[in-house]
Parts: sequence; structure tokens; C-alpha cells
Amino acid sequence: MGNSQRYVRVAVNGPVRKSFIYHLSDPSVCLHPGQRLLVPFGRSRLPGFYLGEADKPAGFETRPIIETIDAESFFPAELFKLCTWMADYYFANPADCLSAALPGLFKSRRAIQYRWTGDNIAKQSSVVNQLIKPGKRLRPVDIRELRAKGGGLLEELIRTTVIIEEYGSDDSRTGKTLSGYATANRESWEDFFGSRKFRPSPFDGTQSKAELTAEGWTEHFIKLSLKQGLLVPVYEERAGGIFEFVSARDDVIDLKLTEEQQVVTVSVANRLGNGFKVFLLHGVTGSGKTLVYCHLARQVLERGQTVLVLTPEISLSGTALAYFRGFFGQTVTILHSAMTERERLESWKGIRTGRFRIVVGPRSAVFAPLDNLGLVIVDEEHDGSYKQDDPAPRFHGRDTAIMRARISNVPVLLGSASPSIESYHNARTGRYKLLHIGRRPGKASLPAVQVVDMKSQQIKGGLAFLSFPLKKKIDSCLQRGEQAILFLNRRGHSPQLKCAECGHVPKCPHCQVNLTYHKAGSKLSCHYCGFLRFNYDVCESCQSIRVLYLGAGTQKVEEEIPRLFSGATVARFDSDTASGRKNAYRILRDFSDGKYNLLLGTQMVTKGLDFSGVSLVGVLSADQGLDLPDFRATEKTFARLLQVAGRSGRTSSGGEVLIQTFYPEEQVIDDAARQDYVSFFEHEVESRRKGWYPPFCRLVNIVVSGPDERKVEQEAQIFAERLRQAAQEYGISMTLLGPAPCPFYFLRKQFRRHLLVKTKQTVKLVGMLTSWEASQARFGLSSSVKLVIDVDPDDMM
DNA sequence: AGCACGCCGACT
DNA sequence: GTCGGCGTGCTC
Repeated sequence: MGNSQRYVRVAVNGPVRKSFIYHLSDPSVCLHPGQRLLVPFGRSRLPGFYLGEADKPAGFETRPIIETIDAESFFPAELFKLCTWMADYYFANPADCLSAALPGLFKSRRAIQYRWTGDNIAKQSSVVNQLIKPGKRLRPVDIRELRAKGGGLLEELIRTTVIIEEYGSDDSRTGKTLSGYATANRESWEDFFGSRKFRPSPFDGTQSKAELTAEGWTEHFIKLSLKQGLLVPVYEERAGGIFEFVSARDDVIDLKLTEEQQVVTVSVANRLGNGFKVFLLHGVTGSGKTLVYCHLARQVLERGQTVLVLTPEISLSGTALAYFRGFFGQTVTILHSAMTERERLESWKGIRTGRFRIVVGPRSAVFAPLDNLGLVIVDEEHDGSYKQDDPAPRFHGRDTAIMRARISNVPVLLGSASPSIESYHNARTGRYKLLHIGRRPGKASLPAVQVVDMKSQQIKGGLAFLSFPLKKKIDSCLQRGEQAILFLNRRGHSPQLKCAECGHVPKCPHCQVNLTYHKAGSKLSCHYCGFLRFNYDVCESCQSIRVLYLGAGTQKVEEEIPRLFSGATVARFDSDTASGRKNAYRILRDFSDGKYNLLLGTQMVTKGLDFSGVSLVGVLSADQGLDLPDFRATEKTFARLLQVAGRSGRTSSGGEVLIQTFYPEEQVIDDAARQDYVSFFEHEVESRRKGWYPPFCRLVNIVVSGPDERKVEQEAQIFAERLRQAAQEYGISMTLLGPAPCPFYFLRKQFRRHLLVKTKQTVKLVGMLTSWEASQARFGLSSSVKLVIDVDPDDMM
């Protein structure tokens, strides 16, 4: 052997953003980029991704690959290229990027399962006290326990086949998903629960586990009741899956394109098959962008190619989805956050095999393994949910989609009623081709918008959230038998509790932000970390019972509405009422069927909803977020106002919108009221130019966090200093701001400082960071702090 | 991320 | 004297 060894580069998941070199014990094996391999890593064995061949490394001995996990690579060449681009651009671990492209059921670490075999019984009893059932899976606790005993015990047990490892590349579970439980035996109910502290009533129909938990059931009681035969599990039939929530609009296929829509369609269609180009479609709300997408997609299919369509996160509402289903029936698949892992896997397989030729989904759908791509569409391209910021890779779905189109050398169409400043700037400067639709089809016209100054218009002694003009409008809307949408970007009951005697405000012990009062369950909740506190009746500081409930969230407004409007039936639509896959759909369907005449909600009501009965939209407060230290605050406010206003009068003429604000003189409010995007853009782009923000530079946000504030500050300072030096050595010109406390400087028990880099040379900067980190683990920072690097952040909170 | 190695304080 | 705290460094 010796010199004839074959060496390969492998990426493994985790915070180590570099590849590792192994040798193959069988040099004749054929590997493909992205193929999964099992490798020894430290004292454990991990799945990794094959990146390519390598030269014999100097300075260390390589270890051999244990085995290949999959017989082939799941990454077509173009997709592999996209993932490595993502790793390079967003300063991410290539393994994390590749993992993000695979269905959850494949996900590396969790895919490894351990099972007892029943071999070597003597050995078992010497290590584990409990009785071992052969074939039984080890629970995570068991594995942790074995690891804790140390000395390579787990490895030893694997070597002696007491335990076997399984690397599922596919799962063998039944297709059934548990949807909840039903009451099975009412007669014995009283016998069992009669003498207990916990005495639930039998219930009709199926209750999900979450619903039962809300009523006080514990895991323990559910298990006991199943054993006693009081409850039975109810499984969901998978057939149909997600589509039961998205009814196809059969009528759309016959809709004629308007002249404007036709022009746009032809412009993009002419580019099909002629290489990469970015189009930006600026179309007013309700202008029928989705219809344009469908017509284009049809032409792509006719050319024998496939289409990738990205939509913002929670578009379960699915106007877009309903259109695509109506047009393309079974050739379109949807990737959705509400899908089960199993459904995702099915969908993913169908895309690979070519059964589905159109994919509609949120940012993660950018990885859809489509072959022979012909067109990429990004709907609502300005939407913040395209940026992933929590787990790495912290990528931007829209920008990644553009890169995907570039790699496949096909056109990409971005659409929005309020394009991001970056995209519109690119269109203005000629990098993108600008297309425009200025009119709604048919008789529908843009709604009339009125701005109400809350400084003078509050009902005296009444409710702070409702002005007299809005009250009157709602009254007459309901009298006409029409529907209204009320938008309030704040969930819960009261965002602040305050002691009337000492002024004390209860805060989250982990995050130092005000706790929001939720009436249901009488609890205080932290909207950042989920911290809960029950039964806060007396001030924790002075024991006074005079606690004031300040401000208004959707819950409080919902509660006040019946008193304010006789005959109002209100549906609340926020993440508290619309959680779970069915609730959102149910609320929207009922509103659409006219069961309610008011829909009150947060962000969620602004996106893509299409109700013909709605003639009034009330924005209870336009100002939320305007005073946050966020360079995108204005842009987000404008987009939100335009979106929500667009829900009004979508089929009839004469829709109305009323915006309540404390800043009626602000440019952004005025532009939103006139629905004048170009005016808004001109002002905003000028302020970005002056402040040197994107699109005139790019941002990299670096967050240092940890439990010890002094340490965090100290390490952030050290990092800033070294970063400055390194940038100088590499000849990178940049402006470094900070370190400064993050806007939320204390979250989840962690103190946070951030550094903001403004530069035109992100690629060079990220390259520098990569080689720095490769030569010095964790950039030489103490491991008592965590470092997160976010390239092109959406916000810097 | 894990996990081992190593150098200082509270115990038998 | 040793058990064990968690700060530091490494994983091909």
C-alpha cells in the first residue's frame, strides 16, 4: 500500500467549519460528491459528506473511512455546487449546507440508531442493570449513560456486537402518523379517574396531544389511559397529506391574462432556454402575479423542464398554492413547514424521480432535487422569512435561489408589491430587468387609504387602541354585511404589566424583556424564550394587588370587540390560535365561509390572503417596529402596510383601509397611504446611501454571547481588535462598528455583544475568516463564549 | 458540539 | 493525599 493510498476530503456536521482528510481502505470504491460516508471522528463515529479527492496530507496520520452510508450521492452536480457555494458565501460548514438539503429523516446524527442484539448476555449485565430486550432501541438517555461511563464502553459493546448501529438512509416506519387520541371506554372512566386528583371528562372526537396537554393531561396519564383502554390512539391517513388543506382553484386555468400580465409573461418567456437573467416583477397587490407565474411555469413544462417556486414561510393560506394546484394538479408538490417528516420524504423522493416537476415551498425548497431546471420564481421576494438566522446555515433563500438559477443557467423571476431596496436598486442600475404591473385585473381597484392620527383621535376615556374614525368604519362595514380585517402586530393580552403603586414591571429573568400577559391560562409569557409565569396577582416588588394591564395585544382586542360592536363575530388569527397544521386552515375557511365578520390577527393576516367579502382593513397600529434600531425598520413597515392594505377590496371596487398611527407625518406612512412604492424607494435608498447601508455595502453581523457579561465584553473586544488587524493584513476595506450590546442584550440567560462589519468585500472577508478559523480553532477565543457570524443579516436584533 | 486533558480547591 | 471543578484545545 503505502503511497498507493487514496485520500478524500470529508465534511462532518457541527461547528467545525473545515473538511477532514481520510484514506480509503478500499481505494477502488467509486464515490460521488455529496455521498454520505461513516467516518471515525475523535472517539466517535459520525456520518460525513464526501467532498472530493485529496493529496496525501503532511503533518498527521489519516484514519480510514469506515463505510459508505448510501450507495449513491443524493446531490445532482448543480445542487452540490449550490451547497458548497452557500458554505463559502455564508461562512457555514459545508456539511450543514448539505444536510439542509436532505429531508429531516436523513439528518446525520439522529439517523444513527443503536439496538441491543441479545449477544453476549454476560457482558450486558456487567454494564447495564436493567433487563435488556434484544432488538430494542437504546433511548438517548441510555446512550448518554453509557458514554458517561467512559473508557470507550459504547464502542466496545459495538465491537462485541452487544449493540449494533444502524444508519438509516431510508426509514422503515409505517406510513401512519399519530394525529391524537379518542375516548374509547366511557364506562370505566369514572372507575379510573373518580378517585384521582386529575379528573378529566371524556371527550368527543379526536384531541391532539397538545390539546390534551392544555387541559392538564400529562404524558403519564395518557400512557396509563391507553393501557386501561380509556383512550385509543387515532392515526391520520397519509393519503392526500398536505393537500387536504389546500384546495385547488379549478377556475384559474381559464383566467385570461390582462394586457400588462401578458407583456410580463412574454418578456420572461422569451428568455426561457436563453441562459441566466434576473427579472424583478413589481406588481401592485392583487395584480395577479401568481397567474403570471402559472402561465410561465406551463411554458417551462412544455419545454420539458422543471420549475422551482419559492414563497414566504407561512403561506398555508395558499392563494399561490391553490393556483398552482389548479393549473398543474399532480405534477406540483408543496414543501411546507406544517408537513410531517414522512410527507417531506415522500415529496422529496417524488421530486428526485421526476414525478413532480414543479415545487412550491419556503426557503428550504431552494434545495429541491429538481433535475433539468428551467425557471426559478421567488414570490414576495422582499419577505424577511427568506433569511434563515437561527440554525446554520444562515442563508438567504432569495439570494440562494438566484445563485441556483445562475448555476443552472436559467432565468429567475422575483416578484413583489414592495420589492426589497436591494432588488429594486439592482433593477434601477440595470443588473436586473424591471417589469411592472400597475393595475388589478377587472373592476377591482386599489383600496382608498385613510390615515388617522392617534395623538388626537383616541376615544377619550375609552380604549387606547381604537380611534373614533375606525370605530365608525367598522360599524358601517358590519351593517352592510361585509367583512373586515383588523391588524395588530402584537399577540397576547397585555404587553406590559405595571404595579400601580410602585411602578414595577415584571420581566423575563432570562431575557430582561417585559413579560406579556396571556389571559388563557392566566400566564405571563416571554415572547423571546418562552419563559412562563403563572398567577401573577400581586406585584412581586411591593405585594400590592393593584396590577395594571397596559397596552393591547390581539387577545385584549378580541375580548373588547363584542362590547364595542354589537353583532360582531370575531376570529383571532395569531400564532397562539393558529398553531398546528389544521387550526390556521380552519380559522381562515370559517372566515371565508362568513362564520365571522371580523378577522383580527398579527403578521399572519397580511400575507397572501384573498377574501372577496373583505371591504375594510384596519391597521390598529402602524408604528410597531418603526423605532427599533434596525436599518430595515422602515422598509419592513412599508411592506407590511402595503400588504395588509392589499387585503381589502380584492374583487369588488371600493375597498377601504384605515391606518392608525402616532407618526402621520412620517414619509413612510404617507407613501404607504398613497401606495406609492417608487416615492418610498427614492427616500429610503437615499437614507441608505447616507448611512452607508445595503445596497451600498454589505453587512456581516458578529454576535458574541455567553453567561458571563464581563467575559463576553472582553472577548468581543479582543475579537474586534484581531479582526481589524487581520482585515488590514488582507487588504480588506471595511467599517467595523462595536462591539456594542445587541438590541436584545440579554436573551435566554446569555449576554450578547455584537460587531457590525460594513464592507463591499464580503467574499474576501469570509475567506479571511475561514482561513483564520482553520489555523486557530474558535479564532482563539475562550470557549466560555459563543460566536455567531451572520452574513447579509436581515436584522441585527 | 462533544470529549479528554490539566491545573487548583474541598474533602477522607 | 485524592476527587472533581470547568477552562482550554482537538477532532483528519
